[in-house]
Amino acid sequence: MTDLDIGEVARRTGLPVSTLRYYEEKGLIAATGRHGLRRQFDPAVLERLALITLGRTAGFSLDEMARVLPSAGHPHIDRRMLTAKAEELDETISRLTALRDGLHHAAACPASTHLECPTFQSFLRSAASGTLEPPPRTPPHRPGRRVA
Amino acid sequence: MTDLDIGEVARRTGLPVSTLRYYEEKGLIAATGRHGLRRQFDPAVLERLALITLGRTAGFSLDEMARVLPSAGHPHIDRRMLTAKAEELDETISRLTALRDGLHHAAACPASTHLECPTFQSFLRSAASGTLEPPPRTPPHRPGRRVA
DNA sequence: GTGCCACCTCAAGCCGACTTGAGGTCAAGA
DNA sequence: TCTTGACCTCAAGTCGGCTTGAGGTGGCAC
Repeated sequence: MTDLDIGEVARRTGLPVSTLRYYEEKGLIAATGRHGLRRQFDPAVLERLALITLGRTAGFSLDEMARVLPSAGHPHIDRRMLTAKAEELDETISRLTALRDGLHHAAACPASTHLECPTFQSFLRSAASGTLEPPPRTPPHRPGRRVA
Repeated sequence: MTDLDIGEVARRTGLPVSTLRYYEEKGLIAATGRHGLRRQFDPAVLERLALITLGRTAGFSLDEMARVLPSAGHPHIDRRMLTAKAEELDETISRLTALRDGLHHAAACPASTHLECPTFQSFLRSAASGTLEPPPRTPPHRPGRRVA
């Protein structure tokens, strides 16, 4: 009932219509049908899109989101996957926290160059050794983000 | 002072030589000179590369790193920039923390679908409203990461 | 009934961060 | 001297996540 035009979905989510079509193409969302040529969306798509945006926020790829989200063949969100994702996030968070502390230290550190500061050096070493590994995933790209 | 061949730098940092050349092209690192055709690097480049890797870890772009790193014209790391970056990181961290908590909740939540769970819903709303905005930057891409 | 404009499709382009490949150079060891 | 292989350059390709543009369609207000 009262399905939404793609334009309306765009307005309500802040996502460009091009993105919505792209998501549909990738199977992340589905139209309930067409009205003439026009895609019609169930309002529930709004939550789904919020969820997708949320996942992107965390650095999950669209493919990953597609795997996690409920779909026709797979009607519930897989809790184990969620837990796994949460744990991934935990790791990311601690990496970033360490880094932030390193930055704060560097900003406050009295050594004339940071390379002379032992704290910073040990920090660098851990970075170099891969203890702080770069995050694996490809995050959001937002060139012409128009959030209205 | 026993300058290093690019291959040696690669071995010691774990970065592919192609990446090192790319970084040089972008002005992130500089060779002290050439031995024949071959670039020679001051061992100090190793710390610099660790620093770059570190920054990438945090999601900073190469351009940003170039701005933050000491260079010929700008010999010290700008502490204010570091502080600013640390604050950016703080924001990212709290976004991710909120998200992680949301995920944990969703995994544990007894509601049959997450859309019925009020906690999750309010969470979604905040995501949708942009309170949890996607991180602005383009993070690492590591297709054939060969850490030896 | 007709005009508008929101929608449509499909192909191509863009960005960042690299990698890959073809074809060339040259320092050093045998 | 000759060979080897590590280096070199430059152009093009890749990947994810979209955007852009050209050219087309059709529901609805007038």
